Amino acid sequence: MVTLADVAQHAGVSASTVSYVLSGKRSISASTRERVERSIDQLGYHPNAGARALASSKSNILALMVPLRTDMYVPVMMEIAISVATTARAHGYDVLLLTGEEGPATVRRIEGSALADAMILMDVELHDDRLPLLRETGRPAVLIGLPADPSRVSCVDLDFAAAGALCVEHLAGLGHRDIAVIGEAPAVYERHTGFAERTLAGLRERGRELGVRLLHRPCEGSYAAVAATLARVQEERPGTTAFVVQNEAATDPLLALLRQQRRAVPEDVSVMAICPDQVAAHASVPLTAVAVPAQELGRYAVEQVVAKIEGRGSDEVVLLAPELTVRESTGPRP
Amino acid sequence: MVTLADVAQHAGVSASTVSYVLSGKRSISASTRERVERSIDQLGYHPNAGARALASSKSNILALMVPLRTDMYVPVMMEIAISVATTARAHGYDVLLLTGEEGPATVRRIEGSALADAMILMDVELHDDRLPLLRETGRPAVLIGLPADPSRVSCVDLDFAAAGALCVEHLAGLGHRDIAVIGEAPAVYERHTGFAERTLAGLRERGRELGVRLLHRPCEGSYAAVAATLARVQEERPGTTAFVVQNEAATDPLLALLRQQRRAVPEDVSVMAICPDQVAAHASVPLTAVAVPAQELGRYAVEQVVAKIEGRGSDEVVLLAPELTVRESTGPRP
DNA sequence: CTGTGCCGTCGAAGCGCTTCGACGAGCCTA
DNA sequence: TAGGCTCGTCGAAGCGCTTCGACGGCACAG
Repeated sequence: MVTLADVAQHAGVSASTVSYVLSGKRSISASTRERVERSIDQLGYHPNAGARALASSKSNILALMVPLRTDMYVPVMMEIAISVATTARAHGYDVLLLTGEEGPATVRRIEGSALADAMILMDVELHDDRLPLLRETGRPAVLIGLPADPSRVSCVDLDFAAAGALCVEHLAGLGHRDIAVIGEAPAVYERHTGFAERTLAGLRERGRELGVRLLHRPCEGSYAAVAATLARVQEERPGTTAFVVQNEAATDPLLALLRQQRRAVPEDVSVMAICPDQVAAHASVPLTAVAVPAQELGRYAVEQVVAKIEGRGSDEVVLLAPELTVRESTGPRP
Repeated sequence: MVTLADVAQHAGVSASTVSYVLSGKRSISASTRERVERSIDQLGYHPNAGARALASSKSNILALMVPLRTDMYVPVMMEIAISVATTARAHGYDVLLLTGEEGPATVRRIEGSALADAMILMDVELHDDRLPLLRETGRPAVLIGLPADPSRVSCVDLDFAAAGALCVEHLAGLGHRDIAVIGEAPAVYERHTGFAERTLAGLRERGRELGVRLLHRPCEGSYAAVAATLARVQEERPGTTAFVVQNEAATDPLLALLRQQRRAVPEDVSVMAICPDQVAAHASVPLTAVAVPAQELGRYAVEQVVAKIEGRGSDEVVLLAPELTVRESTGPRP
C-alpha cells in the first residue's frame, strides 16, 4: 500500500508538503506541486480513509437511513438513494447505507463512532423517535420528509399538501364533483407517515373550498386489494367520476379494472396519480400526474447537508412546489 | 466525544485493557470486564471508526456496487441491497453504497483508500471491466451474478439456465408447444448481462430437447412496448399458447392486454414469470413463477464475503437452484 | 520452600494522516 | 543596508485505537 510518506520520498519533499498539495490549504510552488502530482500518479497513491478521518475528524461519508420495509413505494426510495449516492460523490462524499431498524440506536452508533459526517433520513414519521437524538448531537442532518416539529433540523420534501390541492383543482376544473382517493396501504397511515397525511389534508381542504366530495380509502398495492377497494368505492359513491391515486402499485391495477368494467379512461372516468413521472408515463393510459421529484429530493438533501458540514447553510424546511403534468387519463366529467 | 482513554480512566484500568475487553483477544478477569462494561455504558462510549480502521487496518465496511440505471429490475436490486445491509449489520459490518458509474476507477479508489474490507458487485456483465482489477488487488469480493470467467472471484446467483429450463418443462408438461418469451429491455441483452443470456440458453436448450418452439422478444417495461411486442408475437406465431416473462415491469401489462383480448388466463393462454415472489403473487392473476431469491442472494453474498475476510471460505461459484411455484396463471394447452 | 508457568494487566510503539509553529530565502521598504 | 514581509517548505505533535512484549502475582509441582 502506497502511503503519503512514499509519495513524499518519491517526490523529494516532506510529507506535510504532499498533504498541502492534496488539500490546497497552503500555497505550494507550481514546480513542487507538479512534481508531487506526478509522483502521486506514478505510484497510484490513494489517501488512507481511516487515517484521514482520524487526523481530520472528517470521514467524508454521509449516512443514509432508508426504511427497512421493502413493500412500499420502492421505486421512489431507490431513485432517491441513487440520486443521493451520485450527488454525494460529486461533492467528494461516499454514502453509507443504513436500514431503518433500530432507528435511534443506529443514530447513536454512527454519531458516537464518527463514521459519518452527517445523516440523511428517509421515511420520516410525524413523531420520529430519531429526531430528539439528532437535535441533541448537533451533527448535520437532513430529513427527506416533514415531521410534526421540524425545528433544529433541515427538511426537504415535495409539498404534498399543495400536490393534493393541485389534483383537486385540476379535477374540479374539469367539472368533477365526486372524487375518490386511493391511498397508500393502511399501515402507512397508521405509522403517521407525514406525506400521506399532508396529501390528504391538501386534498380535503381544497375539496371543501371547491365544493367537491372526497372519499378516501387506503389500499394495499395488490390487484386483489385494489379490486376490493374499487368495488367499495363504487358502492358507497356510485357517482364517482374521478380517482386520485397515491400508491405506485395501485395505478396499473386500477386502470386494468376500469377497463374490465368497460369504463373508458378518460371518457367515463378520470384517473390521476401522485407518483414518479416514469411510472405515470409508462402506465397503460399515460397518467395525468403530480410528479414525486425523487432525484431532486436526493440531490437537494445532499447539497443541503454538505453546506451544513462546511459551515454554510442553516436549518430550513424546503417544500418543492408540485408540478402537474397533464397526460391522457383525465378529461371533463361525462 | 468519549474515548477509550476516558473509559479506561473511569474504570481505573489501562487503555489496552479496555481494548481487550472490547475485542476479546486476551483473557480478562470477570470483575475487570464488568467494571469496564459498566463504564462503557455509563459514558456511552462508541469506538472511533477512523482510529480503529487505522490501527487495525480493518474498516468493518463492505462496499456494495449497484447499477446506476434506475430503469431496470429495480425491486430486485432494492431487495438485495436491503438484505445485504441487514445481513452485514448482523455480522458487524456497515455497507457503503456505490453507484456503478466509473466502475474500475471506483474499485481502485476503494481499494487504495482501504475504505472497505471487501466488495460486493451487482449487475455483473459477462466481460465486466471491474474483474481484472478485483483479481489483481486480491481483496475479498463477491459478485451477485455470473461473468464469463468466474475464476479467482466468488459468485452467487440464481441458476437462471435451470430456471429457464424449469419454465419450459412446466409448460411442455401442460402440453404447450409454442411458447413466447418476453424478455428484458433490449439494452440488457446488448450489455451482455449474464442472467438474461443464461435464462435464454436454458429455455432454448430444454425447448429443443422437448420439441417446443420458442420465440424470444426483448421488451421494454412500458405498457405500450408490451402491447407492441405482444402484437408482433401473435402475428409471427399465432399458435402461441404460453408466455414466459422475464421482466418485472411487463407482467401486469401483459395480463391486462390478454384480458382485453378476451383471452382468459390460464384457460386460453398460460403465463409464467421469472421474478420476485412478491411481484408474482400480487399480479392480477397470481402468477406461476420461478422466484428470484433476492434476499437470499444478498444474505449469501455477505456471508461469503465475511468468511473470506476472516480467512475462511474460498473462491466458489454458487448457483441457487430455482424454485417453481405453481399459482393460477398456467394450465393445460386449450 | 523454591522453581516453573500461566493469567491478567500495563506501557509503549505505531497505523497514515493533518496541522501548527518555525524557519530560511527572497523581496520590498525605509 | 538593515529591518520586516511574505512565501514555500519542513519537523513534530498528535488524532484514538490495536497489539506486542513485559511483568508482577498466583497456583501448582517437585
